[in-house]
Amino acid sequence: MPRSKPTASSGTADYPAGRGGEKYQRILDAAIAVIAENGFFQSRVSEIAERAGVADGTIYLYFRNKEQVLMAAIDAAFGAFLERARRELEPASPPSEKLRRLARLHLGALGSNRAMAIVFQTELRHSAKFLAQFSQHSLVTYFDMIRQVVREGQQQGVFRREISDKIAANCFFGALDEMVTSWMLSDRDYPLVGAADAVVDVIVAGLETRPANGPSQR
Amino acid sequence: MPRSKPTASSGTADYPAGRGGEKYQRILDAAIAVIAENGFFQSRVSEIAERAGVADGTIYLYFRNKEQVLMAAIDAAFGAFLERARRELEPASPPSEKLRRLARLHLGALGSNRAMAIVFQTELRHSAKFLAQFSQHSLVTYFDMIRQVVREGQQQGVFRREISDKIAANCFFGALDEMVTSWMLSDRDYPLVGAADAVVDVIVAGLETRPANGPSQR
Amino acid sequence: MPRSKPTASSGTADYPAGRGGEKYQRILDAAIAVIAENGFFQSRVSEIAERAGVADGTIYLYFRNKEQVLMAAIDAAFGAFLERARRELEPASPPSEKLRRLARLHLGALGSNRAMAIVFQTELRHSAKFLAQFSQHSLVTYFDMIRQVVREGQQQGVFRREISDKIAANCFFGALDEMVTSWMLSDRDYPLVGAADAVVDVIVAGLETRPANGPSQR
Amino acid sequence: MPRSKPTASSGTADYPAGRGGEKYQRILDAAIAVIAENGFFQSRVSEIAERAGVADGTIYLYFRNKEQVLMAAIDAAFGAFLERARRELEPASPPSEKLRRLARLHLGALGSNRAMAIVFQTELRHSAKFLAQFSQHSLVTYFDMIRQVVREGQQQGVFRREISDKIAANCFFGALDEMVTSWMLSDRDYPLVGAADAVVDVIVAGLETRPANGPSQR
DNA sequence: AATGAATGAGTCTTCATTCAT
DNA sequence: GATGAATGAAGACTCATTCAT
Repeated sequence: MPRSKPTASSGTADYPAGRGGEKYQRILDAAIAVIAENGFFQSRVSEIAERAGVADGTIYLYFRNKEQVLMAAIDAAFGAFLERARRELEPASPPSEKLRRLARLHLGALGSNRAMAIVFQTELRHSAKFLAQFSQHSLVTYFDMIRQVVREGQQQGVFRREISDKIAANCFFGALDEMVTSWMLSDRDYPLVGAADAVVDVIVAGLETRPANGPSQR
Repeated sequence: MPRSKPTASSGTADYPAGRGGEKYQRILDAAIAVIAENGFFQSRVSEIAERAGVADGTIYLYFRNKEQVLMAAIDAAFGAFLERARRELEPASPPSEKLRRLARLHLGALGSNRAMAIVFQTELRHSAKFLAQFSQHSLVTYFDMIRQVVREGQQQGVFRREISDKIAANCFFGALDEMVTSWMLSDRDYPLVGAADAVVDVIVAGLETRPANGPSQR
Repeated sequence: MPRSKPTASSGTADYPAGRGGEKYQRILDAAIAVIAENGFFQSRVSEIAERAGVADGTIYLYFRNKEQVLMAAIDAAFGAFLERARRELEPASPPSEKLRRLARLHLGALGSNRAMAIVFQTELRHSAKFLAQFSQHSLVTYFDMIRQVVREGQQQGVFRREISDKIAANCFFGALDEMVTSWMLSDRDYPLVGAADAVVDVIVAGLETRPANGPSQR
Repeated sequence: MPRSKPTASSGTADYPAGRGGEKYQRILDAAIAVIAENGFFQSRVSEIAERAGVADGTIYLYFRNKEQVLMAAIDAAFGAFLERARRELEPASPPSEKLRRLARLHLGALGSNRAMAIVFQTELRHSAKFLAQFSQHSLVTYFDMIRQVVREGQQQGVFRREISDKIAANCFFGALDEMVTSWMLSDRDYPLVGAADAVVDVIVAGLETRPANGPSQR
């Protein structure tokens, strides 16, 4: 979910240093890295500047203040993720397949970028609570995508209609989310994306209509 | 999930103010409230002191530093929650019933104490990442409780054996967790515990063995 | 025009350093000295703190911010001056005599305290213009005192009635003011108060009614 | 008292914007305006540049640093004023008449240009104290002009000889100065020059020899 | 000559922590 | 034990000045 513009050079962090104007993006990338390391409120502007290879004051040519830097960084990262998710869903396919694609994307994207994972699992929701109307839009958008898939499944008769789409989406997202969190907190570095199918297996089974069996009888 | 020891006085916040003694607990309670309002790193020692009705310096008679106050507060709150969870599981009952009890406890406890919910959803995991191995123990303990129930179900043949107990626990916990998060971020104050059964319905259905139907066929 | 409360010790700058609570006054005095040396906007909080013998942070226990320190310092100094002026005028005496007392006070007070003179001549009016509604009250009060004396003289028939009391007060104050300014800018340190009578001589002569002679014929 | 060289264009602020050449003067004019608005030390180079319609860096092609810009601006303005004053005094006329001309020029010039008035009343003397010997020359020159008129009057027997010409000049200048200051600080926009005669009336009456009456008897 | 993006030194202000009372 | 005045280290932000273009 890194820089969307694959402009100059390439790699992951070898900015040409020369003129160009990609400083804005360099700062955002640096901010993500610093936030992942220290947390939103513990991040120092001077550290972001240093890691971005610019002077402290330069930050303020691109952002109004520290908060704006951090929020822009998280927003940009999440926006890129959202964009990919949207593309994943484009092709017509069965709802359960769509959920599988989302799950793989979710775990794949975060599982391949630990810094981003840390930011999403800890700072994103933290921010959602403590920074005025932060990123609410993106989060809600992602949720709505999931709910939409659930409703499709219900309309097609493959998902149980008595389950609220909101709760279903919470279960799906929550399960993936927890996978990421435990991976993030783990010392081991197992391939997170490998768990996507297993999670989808559980949640989809929980949502599907069952020919003979009714839902879990109480 | 406030003070577990119904010691002196009672109510919710009417500390005798005069005598000394339960100052320790007063500080912990104040810390939870302040953290919920401002977040861990945005919380001021002086605000905690003021809300606890003690002088700033007094805090340092009970805790080494700010971090210790906050961690002790979160630990105490989580410990009380764990204790209740342990009691819930005592009676022998079917695994799916145990999960239902846990779900109701989880959503009931946090749904009745917004400050605590905020702290758990935002600061606990934030802390888990940023404060040296904070609370790992309690979180792991909670998780192990859930995994144990899953394994029981698998041994009894009611839960599918091909699902990793760890992933199953993640799905269960993650689903509940997400319910709390979306409730916490919501402006509306609907009864959170009311969603417990629906969540359990989805997850348990996802875990259960099915007579005819295999797991979600790809 | 220094500290009004001749409490502890005495002298001019030997604060007991021990406990007491006179830090507020120490800071005000230090502020006047620093302003006189550097000007209002060039004054550094850290320099004021150092000269007052307190830590930087201590300043903020007594004042909201730097601007408040500086304004309080100027206000306090001018207020003390005003108080003295008010006492000077108490005894009933001829208007010309009152003006002479004011002139001597004005030149005497500032002529004996160069730092204060600098602050009054440069920062006071500077502030009057650039700091919202700063000290307007004190300045206006001083002016009104002078105008009142002029009106008394006019009512008693010793000062010409065709001269606006406002213009007369401006002439009187302006003349004194200019004496202070040129003294302040001068390298020599002549006794400023020595010029009081000469100034009064010119201004009073300009205000007085003349038996034979009319006013300066055009 | 703005641009002395009636070079290109004319008006008050219609610089061709396009061609280069009179940038120096544009910067000086902008500086006066900005200083009047913010005060010397509160003025930003970037604001002067913007108002002059040049880039920030361009300022440094014409001036060594910010201080030089501001001092040059004040000097130029004051120099233009001095030049006019000198011309006013050229024609042979009675000393009291010369003083009247100076008074009208002084109040007329500043009364017609509030920005200039602000700069003169607040920044000029401020600068005199805080900027190394700034503008001393011009101020002294103006003063000497006044003193010279006073001495002429004394030699001609119309002004009292027992009054020091320096004190007399201070009274005259101080009275005018105060008129300007109170006008500048006033919210109302009365015609300042209208007070010239009244002021001269008082001061000249104070200086003149009186046939019968001695000077104000003590 | 002119530009304006970039720099980084300089300051105010906050707040965890101490310690004399 | 309790207090809270005092401390001073740390960090966000500004803005005069430079220099590659």
